[in-house]
Amino acid sequence: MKKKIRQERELEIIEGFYQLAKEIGLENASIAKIGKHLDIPPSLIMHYFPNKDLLIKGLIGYILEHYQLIYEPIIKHLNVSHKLDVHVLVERLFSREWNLLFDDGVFYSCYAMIFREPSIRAAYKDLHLTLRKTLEDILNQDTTFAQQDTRQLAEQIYVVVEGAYYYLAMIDDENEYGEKLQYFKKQVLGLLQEAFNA
Amino acid sequence: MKKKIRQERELEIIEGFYQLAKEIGLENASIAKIGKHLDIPPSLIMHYFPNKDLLIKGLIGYILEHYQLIYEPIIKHLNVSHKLDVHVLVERLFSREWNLLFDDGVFYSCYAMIFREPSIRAAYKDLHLTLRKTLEDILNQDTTFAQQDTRQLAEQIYVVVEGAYYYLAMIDDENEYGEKLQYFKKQVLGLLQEAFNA
DNA sequence: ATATTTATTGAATGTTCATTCAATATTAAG
DNA sequence: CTTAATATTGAATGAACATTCAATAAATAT
Repeated sequence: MKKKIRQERELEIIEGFYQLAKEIGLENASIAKIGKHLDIPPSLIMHYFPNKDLLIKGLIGYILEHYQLIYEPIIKHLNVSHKLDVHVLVERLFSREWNLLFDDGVFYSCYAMIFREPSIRAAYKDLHLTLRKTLEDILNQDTTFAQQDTRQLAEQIYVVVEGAYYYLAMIDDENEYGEKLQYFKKQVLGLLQEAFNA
Repeated sequence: MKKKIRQERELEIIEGFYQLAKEIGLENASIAKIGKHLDIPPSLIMHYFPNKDLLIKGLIGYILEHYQLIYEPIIKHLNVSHKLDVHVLVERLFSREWNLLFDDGVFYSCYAMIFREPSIRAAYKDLHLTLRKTLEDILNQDTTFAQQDTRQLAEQIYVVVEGAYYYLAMIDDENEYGEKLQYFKKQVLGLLQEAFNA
């Protein structure tokens, strides 16, 4: 049971790091500030994460895990039985409820690191492949879709979802936001119906 | 003609900043390092950009301007005359030639700032609106497309293009990259043909 | 109960950071 | 040619940075 304290402290530190990065930006979240935020000395952080790179890797692991944890079940629990309700699927893909639990700023700050850190790139890719695979499995449960190239379909759906989130993040106005969202939902619906009628 | 020196120096500094950020990452490109890279004292940088925020704003302006400068003409010079060659359009939207001139790492690092800087968010939005508008204008030149909702179509096309670039950045393997690219081209082609036959 | 390992503390390290300042060189204006 | 404005330099600032270390406290193993 020696691992317990270590495990808890590591998680506490990473969560504090994430929370602080959310507030002041990843680039401003120094070890000293994380320490102050958690009311522990910086040296204790370095005890568990011997250098900052490891701490950042830890944060990214945490973020990707949580991204998957809140995103996957939303589309996983569709209760498919031969026939899939495509409208429900689309609604869930674009449901923003989980966005309240997840900070896009930290996510994209970390994403920007994929360009100079192969291990981070691999971790991000892994997440995105998993999400696609989940959707593919769901489509395959419907007898009609199962006859199609569901892997390609899942890919095409997600590229719209991800492009949409990327773009929607720039929009402040609520009405405009809603309008664009409608566009993108219709677009995904189009992909699904096209495959359905093929 | 006193403005000349100032103009040139400011541009030189921002270009040096961009170049260095490309090499070592935006978060590591300090004023001292930019100075060393350009062989000028840090104080000269501060003479033209009184604080680092202004320097970053300058960099973002530079990036967005160049993004537009290399992206826009690629689709603008389609030579539309009533009939638009959709295949050429798709090829150009996904042509990676300009990507050699443009660093995605710096672009996304700056993008991540939209979440905590309204002025940066506005600048990014402005760029994306302009690109969409250009495409819309091109579609409108074709008599068939002009009867459709070209604004929505342009939006839907770009959301795929942007989602595709976001996703493709994670892929190292050349073959896999090419395969996915095919998917996304087909997807945009689908949108165009669907509108064409409506 | 003692020994050993791990957790935690707080002070100190040298380095790098953005920024300031006064001094000098260059340029443009009168 | 003189003056005023701008450009450039180099040295100096204190604050913040990641990291180290020795000392103490707590937990676990023998």
